[in-house]
Amino acid sequence: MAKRTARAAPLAAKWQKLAEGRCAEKGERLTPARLAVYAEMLACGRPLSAYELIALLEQRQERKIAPLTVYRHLDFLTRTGLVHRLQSAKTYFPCDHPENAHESQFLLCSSCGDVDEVESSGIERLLSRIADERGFRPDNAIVEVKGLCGVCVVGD
Amino acid sequence: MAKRTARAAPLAAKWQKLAEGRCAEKGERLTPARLAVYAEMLACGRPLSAYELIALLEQRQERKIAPLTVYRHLDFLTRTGLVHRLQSAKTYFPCDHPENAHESQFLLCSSCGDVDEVESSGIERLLSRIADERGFRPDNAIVEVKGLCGVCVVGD
DNA sequence: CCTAAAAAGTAATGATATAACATCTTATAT
DNA sequence: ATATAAGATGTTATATCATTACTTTTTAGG
Repeated sequence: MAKRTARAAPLAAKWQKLAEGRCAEKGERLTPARLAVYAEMLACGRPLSAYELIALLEQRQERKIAPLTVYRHLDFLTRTGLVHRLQSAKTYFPCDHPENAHESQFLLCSSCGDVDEVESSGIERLLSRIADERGFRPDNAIVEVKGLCGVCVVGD
Repeated sequence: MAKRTARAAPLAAKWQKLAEGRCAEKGERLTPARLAVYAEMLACGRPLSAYELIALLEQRQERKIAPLTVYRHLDFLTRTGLVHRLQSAKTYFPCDHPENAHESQFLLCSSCGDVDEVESSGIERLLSRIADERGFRPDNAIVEVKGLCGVCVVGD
């Protein structure tokens, strides 16, 4: 009996390579299940809650998926920097800046939901300095600015 | 029959005045129930989850309190800037800088749970500039840096 | 192959937050 | 004083987000 291949969203070679690279760097395993979740998030193109993602995957794969499964995949994806968690919205979003691992800042449009991922070394430096002045050793920083994106500002 | 006064945590005049002032500014009402929640948070002195706060209030007042009640009070307290929400920990913490309404940044110790509330105009300016360059109109910003505080760094 | 470690599956539960609707309180205008 | 409208609170139920405990499967490396 032929083994049934689970359906997955199409995944551009670019992202596949990126995922492989990151896993190699960090000594993580890139499994089909992990890749399928990543592909689904990329295919969707907007921030997804864990449960929205479950629904999409269930539809795609025509089977039930437990929350824990997806949370584990999301943990993997954020660990490797392939996906970011948007704290204020409790959603998850693929990293826009595949070139290098980095700390990101986000401009989040409260009208259209657009996510603009910014990489400002200035912010990073300034935060480092502030921490340093207080004897604080920073590990990672969450920076999320809510407001109106350029498009929505015009119509306002 | 004498009206039973609900017990509340003691509240220094300083905080009482602050709460009154903020409410006057914003056209909000400072009710005993709201003040009691604020007092409880100040008395505790550490970040509290909504449900921890419920437990403390129930103990203090010797009655059941519905989650929604506390969430509404927390909404009021954050609206008026008396309390901040720490997104990464899903906890709530009274504002340390009563002097003026402001945007805050937080240094959060992942070892001892210490919260250092920072007010950096530099960060605010830089975030504004970054937003501006992208035609983004910022409303409010979440900045939370996780790491080790000065005390915990030493013992590390 | 064999085995140890990592990953994935399964079921239940815990933790956080809000919806919908009824009632009470307060500020203000009459 | 009292009518009224807005805001605040109470009550019950439920939605949403995330993890614990335990089992089975897969994979890397000897």
